Amino acid sequence: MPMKPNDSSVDAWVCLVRTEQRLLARVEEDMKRAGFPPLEWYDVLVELDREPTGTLPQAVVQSRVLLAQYNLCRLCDRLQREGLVLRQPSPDDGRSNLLVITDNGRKLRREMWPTYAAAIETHLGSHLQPEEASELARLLGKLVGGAG
Amino acid sequence: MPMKPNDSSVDAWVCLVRTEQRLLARVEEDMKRAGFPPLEWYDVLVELDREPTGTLPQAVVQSRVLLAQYNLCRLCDRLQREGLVLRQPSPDDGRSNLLVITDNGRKLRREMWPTYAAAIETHLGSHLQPEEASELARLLGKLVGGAG
DNA sequence: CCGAGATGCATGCAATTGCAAGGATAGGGT
DNA sequence: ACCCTATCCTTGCAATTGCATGCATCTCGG
Repeated sequence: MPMKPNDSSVDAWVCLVRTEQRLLARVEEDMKRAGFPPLEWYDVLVELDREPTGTLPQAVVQSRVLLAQYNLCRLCDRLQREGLVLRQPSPDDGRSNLLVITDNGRKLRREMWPTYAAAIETHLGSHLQPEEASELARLLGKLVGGAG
Repeated sequence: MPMKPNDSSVDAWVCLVRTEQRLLARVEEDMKRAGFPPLEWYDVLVELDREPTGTLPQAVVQSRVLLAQYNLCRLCDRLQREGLVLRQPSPDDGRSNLLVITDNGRKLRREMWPTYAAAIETHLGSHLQPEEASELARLLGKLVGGAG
């Protein structure tokens, strides 16, 4: 039944949302100041760049980057317009697009990483001991299970 | 096997962003399904409702809810249009607005809370022991200090 | 083969957000 | 008083997002 969450749950919730939003804003700001596009672009590019073939169906990327279907579709429009990815019809499934990262796409992802990594270190890493970071990751990992 | 000193930081970063976005989406979905407006509305209303006078300068609310100034401004437009808050010129400072929560605003906030609390419990509280939630809040709290 | 339903993607429209700019007031130094 | 700067709020415009819908294709059962 509608349970009354104990204070520690509500406290953790508030900290989680506030901290993530603050840190994300700071990291995004660092990226923007360095002249890079939003982190979503990185998220898509890195998924493709990780694949040996540089290719994934759009639906697979969508499931990994936590974007609504129509939002990924339009993000891919932008990436394609900038020459960072291509869309190819899938030979296996006539409904599906294959996203293919281009050389420029790989290059941009590679160039973004040092700035991104530095921002993570500045805004997160420098505040926690490695064991604390691991513990944080462990606790967060407990939250994303099944039906939640 | 950490390959770089900051591997645990990157891992924590990814978990932080992914978990927060997933959980926030789930909680927002519960709220929407119950017919309630977005959580931002709650955030503003609760700040005002907490005040004995039901009143705060717009700039103070802004600093608490982590919205860009122009976004809070337009959110207040919507709240005002729905009769949940009023805007009054500040007697102390000619530049400043005082936001005043209305009875309907208080009522909506009160009605939203049980659904919100249940969602927090479902999506966060039920996955953590109270001590784990406290530890999570503590670690997150370490991340929001000064200039970071 | 046919039809019903599911899946993958795209798009029109409305709402929201980001950005840049502007108007009004406040505060401090001279 | 005056200027200079900072703060508080608003707004026009462009970009992005949410939502509902549409279209083509696939899958499954008859």
